[in-house]
Amino acid sequence: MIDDTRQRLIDAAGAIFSEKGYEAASVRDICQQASANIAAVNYHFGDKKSLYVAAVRHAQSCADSENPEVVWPAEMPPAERLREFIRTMLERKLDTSKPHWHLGIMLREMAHPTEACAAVVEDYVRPMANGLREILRDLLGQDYPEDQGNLIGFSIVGQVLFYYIHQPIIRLLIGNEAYDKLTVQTLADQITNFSLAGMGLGPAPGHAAAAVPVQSEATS
Amino acid sequence: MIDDTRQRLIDAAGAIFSEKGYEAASVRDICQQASANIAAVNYHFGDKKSLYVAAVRHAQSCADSENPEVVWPAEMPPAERLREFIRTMLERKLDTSKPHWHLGIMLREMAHPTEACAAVVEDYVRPMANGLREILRDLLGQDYPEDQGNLIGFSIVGQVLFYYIHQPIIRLLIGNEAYDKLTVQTLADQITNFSLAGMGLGPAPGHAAAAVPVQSEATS
DNA sequence: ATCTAATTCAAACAAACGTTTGATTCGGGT
DNA sequence: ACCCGAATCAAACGTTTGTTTGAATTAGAT
Repeated sequence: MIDDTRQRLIDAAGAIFSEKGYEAASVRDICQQASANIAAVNYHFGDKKSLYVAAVRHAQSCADSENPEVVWPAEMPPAERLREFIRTMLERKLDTSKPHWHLGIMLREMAHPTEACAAVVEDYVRPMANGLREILRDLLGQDYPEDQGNLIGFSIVGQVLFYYIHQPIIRLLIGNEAYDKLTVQTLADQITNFSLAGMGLGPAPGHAAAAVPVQSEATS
Repeated sequence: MIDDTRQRLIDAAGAIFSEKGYEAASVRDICQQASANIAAVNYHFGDKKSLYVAAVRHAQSCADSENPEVVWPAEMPPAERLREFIRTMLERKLDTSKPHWHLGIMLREMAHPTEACAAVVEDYVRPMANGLREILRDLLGQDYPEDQGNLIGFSIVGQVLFYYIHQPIIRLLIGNEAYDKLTVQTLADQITNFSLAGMGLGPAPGHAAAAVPVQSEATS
């Protein structure tokens, strides 16, 4: 019970910082939401910035649920591995429970790249790209040109990240009610079937979907 | 020359808003960088928020300096209209001559949407989406489900915007020399062929396709 | 030259910000 | 009971914010 207000401050700070950003979030609002005095943040953390880094660290330590690599069954056909790859990536990116500032930090790094960008690429993006490259090699064959394979990988990942980054625009474009009807499985199937056909491989095997166009599946 | 300070204010505001965010950017800094008086923002735009909205709108609208929508020859087949659509969008987005903060301020709007997002959608995104929808309707037929058409549009636009947004990651992933060999025409053909095949309307991009850089653009 | 409207300027406005202060309350050790 | 440090509180601190004001300046038309 001693450090109760300290923890409440971290929780409230994470919520408000992620919602309004660092500058827009005020210490008064955080303390009010934490049912703490205004001077509590200065007593427990020193200043506003120290509270922010404490909240970021806490959120990061709590968000270790994402596993860096996913292992597929060896006998799974490559088309289904691609579907799982896309579905898993969508699931992680569109997970509404994870803190919202992940997107903000990443987009800021895209606009103003720092050395952190290279670290993220080597730690996270490169392994994921290699995993996708393996799937594409099994799909397209060993002799497929590497440059073409890269472009196809970009086309696939670009489709996924579009729903992650441009969510506000999509909501405004098709309406909130239409957006909320979209499910991860729907998008994963759309992107997978579209991409498989884009590679000239037709819809995924085992599905009774029509041959050429992506027909409407069962809409939830 | 009359509205010179107004334009200087928009440019300075875009740069500072993109770098520091809306709340952290002060109108004093903006006016100082624009060599304008502090009251200029209030005189020309009313308040800080209106200046921000003007900067965001400018970031999207100055790409198409002439017309929000491009008119195609009526006899042009829909597949080639799609190719031109993709090539034009790529050309506008990857134009290296346009200011650096256009991407930054847009990505910040994606992370923390404000009323400027809705303004951009109505002024710029919605007409472009309607233009793409017309092309897709000609490609897929009148009776194609609207929801499915939206998803296909998202898949196409997502591929284009990937190269716009994630340029730092692509450079780190495939190397600068490989990235600099990419041309707008190469990417446009890749995305167009991939997407046409994804809709079941054309051959998949093959190995021997004309993937060689055709022309070198002016690089700064 | 004179008038008029548009534009720029320095100065000050009230409000909100992060931070600090000093008194007050609470709990366990002596 | 006494004391001491931890913790919380209301109030005020000085600074910076966005915004407003009214005079000064400019440019064009009469």
